[in-house]
Amino acid sequence: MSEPTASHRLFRRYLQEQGLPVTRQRMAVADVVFTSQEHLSVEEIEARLRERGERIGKATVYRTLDLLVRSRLVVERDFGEGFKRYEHRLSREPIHEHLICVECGKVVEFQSWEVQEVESRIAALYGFRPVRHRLEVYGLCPACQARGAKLATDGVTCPIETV
Amino acid sequence: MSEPTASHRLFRRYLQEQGLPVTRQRMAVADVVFTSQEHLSVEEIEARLRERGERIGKATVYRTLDLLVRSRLVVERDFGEGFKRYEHRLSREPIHEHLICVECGKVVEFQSWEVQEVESRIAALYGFRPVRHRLEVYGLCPACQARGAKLATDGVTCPIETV
DNA sequence: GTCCATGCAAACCTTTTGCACTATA
DNA sequence: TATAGTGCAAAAGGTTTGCATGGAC
Repeated sequence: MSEPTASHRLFRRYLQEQGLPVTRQRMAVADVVFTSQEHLSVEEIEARLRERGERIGKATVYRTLDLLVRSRLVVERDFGEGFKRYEHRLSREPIHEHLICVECGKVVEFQSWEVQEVESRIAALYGFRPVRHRLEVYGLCPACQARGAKLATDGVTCPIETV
Repeated sequence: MSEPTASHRLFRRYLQEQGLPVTRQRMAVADVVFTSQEHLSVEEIEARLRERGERIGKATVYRTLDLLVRSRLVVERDFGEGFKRYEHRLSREPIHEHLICVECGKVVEFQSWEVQEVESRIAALYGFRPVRHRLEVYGLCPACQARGAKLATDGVTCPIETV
């Protein structure tokens, strides 16, 4: 385990506030998430724990991630891959969107002031009280374009025709 | 099966163009999706097939939905519920976003010109070639607000402190 | 008659749960 | 020492696949 980060200490405090035990496993999982700048899957988290010589059951990883999400120190992401990814929230912009390469899966974060406006406008229009949003732009990253990656186009010949 | 819609005919044509058999099951699944204005889950599609007296295996439903998505007549949606939803594309705005109630699951569609601009701006900035995007705003719908629905708040006392 | 689709069940994958055992506070 | 966490394996939930049978063309 590396030297404690601010997030590390905050998570310990969260556990204490909630009257929950601070265990080696919990702090190890938290540390993996906090020391990564990526959007980690559970599989990736387990791999990093193994690299560190930590032998932690899958169930404990899931249970700890649940605590991290509850503490709001970590955000759960779903890019439609069939599994979730986890991203820590501290020392990065609190609200950001994702640009995702459909070919290689590379993820770039960006900020958009416009989206905040859309959220407010639409929420007011329909009487919703907005809680959060997600904006994802999918496309081909520069590297995949350079590699000549192509996108499957296989639809009906003219989907907009009136028939 | 109701009277053939334009989408119905387009799907038949798609199958023929691809040299695939036009079967009763495929057309029944397509019809359920095309005659609904909702975002249907596989479970809901199966229920509607049962109501119509169609007895179609789950695997066939999935395989047909795959064809419908490939044909681009139907779009697959993932609202993070743990399963997919399917929405037909014709006779509605081609590009729209979703406003989703976190309490009751109600979905409202809306359009945003701003998002198109964000997509272009960000794609150009990072050299991506944009393919598609998704914007979802989550919140409490008017009905759930009126019912006094509350949102869980359980995070660390001050996640932004420097420690 | 040739392919391909269908239906059923088993397999798959991610995530959750039950339970005996262990560790925290 | 009491309470809660851990690990393992089984279960759960959605989706996919293998294979013998049946239907489309």
